[in-house]
Amino acid sequence: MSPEENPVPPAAPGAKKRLSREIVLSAALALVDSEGLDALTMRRLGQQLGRDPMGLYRYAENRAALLDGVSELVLNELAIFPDDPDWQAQLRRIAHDLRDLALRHPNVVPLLVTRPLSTPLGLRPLGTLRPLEQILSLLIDAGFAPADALHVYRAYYGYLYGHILNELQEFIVDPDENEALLRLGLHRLPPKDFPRLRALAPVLADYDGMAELDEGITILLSGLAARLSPEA
Amino acid sequence: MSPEENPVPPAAPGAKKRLSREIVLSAALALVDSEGLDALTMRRLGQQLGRDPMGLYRYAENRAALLDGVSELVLNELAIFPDDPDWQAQLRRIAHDLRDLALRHPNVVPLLVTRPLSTPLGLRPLGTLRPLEQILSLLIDAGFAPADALHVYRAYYGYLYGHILNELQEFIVDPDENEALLRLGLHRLPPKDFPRLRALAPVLADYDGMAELDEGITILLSGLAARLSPEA
DNA sequence: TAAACGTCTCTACAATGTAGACTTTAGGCG
DNA sequence: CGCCTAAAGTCTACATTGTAGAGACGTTTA
Repeated sequence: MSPEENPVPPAAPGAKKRLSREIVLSAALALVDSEGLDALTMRRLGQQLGRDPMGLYRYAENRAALLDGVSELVLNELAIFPDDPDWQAQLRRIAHDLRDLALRHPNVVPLLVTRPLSTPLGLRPLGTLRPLEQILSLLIDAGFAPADALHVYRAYYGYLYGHILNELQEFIVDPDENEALLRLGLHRLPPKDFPRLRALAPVLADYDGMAELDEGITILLSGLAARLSPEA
Repeated sequence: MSPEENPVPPAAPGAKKRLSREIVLSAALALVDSEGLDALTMRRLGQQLGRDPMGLYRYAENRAALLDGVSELVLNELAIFPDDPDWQAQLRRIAHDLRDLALRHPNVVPLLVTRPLSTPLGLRPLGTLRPLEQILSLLIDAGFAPADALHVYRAYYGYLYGHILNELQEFIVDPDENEALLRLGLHRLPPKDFPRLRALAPVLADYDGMAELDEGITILLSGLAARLSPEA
């Protein structure tokens, strides 16, 4: 999360191979992962690749498209098996995988969450829509009516994204200093106005995101199953 | 959502009153609401207020702080009554209120969701933390153990934010053209790869966000209540 | 070899955030 | 009333950004 760690080595200056969309996007992702979203400028990325910044426009129309490409790249790391007969297990696994993904690429999460807000559903990068399609498939194959599948998907994905945001928001850089840092921050809060929050400092400090996610998913899935049960 | 509607009138040129943080932030919010996040530049905001852009730095350290201020301003529109004895009803009402807020200020949602990711919990603008504190208070007063209250809060707020993101992502500008636009977008998708999604076009077109939210909340709250019941 | 095309580079420009010095205004004290 | 100080507002200047447009280069085809 700290935006200036592990600067990426500026280029393999000898190996000036032909560029490709893959290469450009991978470099962009590496840059974002290691130095944060703001570090992803055209010039900087060009420099990483040992190329003139202008060349990048051959592989992404503009900076926004580049960001979309990075989102897509990350989402492609997510494997979904739409043929699993146990839909609940599958959704639970996906949830954990997506959480891992988010923890692995925390700087990309704002993109995942924000970019779709400026692009109507039908015009998003295809890679971005694949999880939706596949989960629908999973649910429909499991016996849900298509419209119900959509409802399940929405509740599920909504909660999932929400959880990830929550968890990243409470994420603190150095896990050893967790509690200290946290207390430090909380100490700033006026005790009169924030007694509950301050009292919870220790609990906040050892947040088990995985367990929390799992519980929420359990509640949601069983609730959803009870309400809109697949006919299977 | 369309970023260039309703341009704000450039200033009341006669009435050059003394500025204040409130005034600046309100103008910023108005700008964001009417023309989108990108329109909020220092120069533009200065122009709206009939002042030199540099003057704004008296009221916000830098652009990021300005964005935080806008978030805070919006969240202040949310009323929470931590003394309501019926915690479930209260949480349900808050959920609907927050959803309304998001629909009223869609361009601010990315801020609400994104800014906290770059600020450790203890250092956020106080207005931003108030909902957390108050909901904790509500739950603890209702009989939850503090640690359980935190869990409930996390599941609840997680789902709530997730839902809002979902809903805004499916939001289409002109409600009359909803279906047409949507189909248009979806038509672009290769039928082989996205059969489910394409088939669901009509269902996607009449999304009832309020009902969907309410259902999800019901499931979550009753699930949570069953698992971690207040001793009351 | 010549032509044609896709790839990459160079130069240039308008827009942005913001530092630092200056000017103006408002209010308190003689 | 007249000054003085601090706050509020303004001006100028600069580094950094995205990206347009013209050209150079290299590789493949005729």
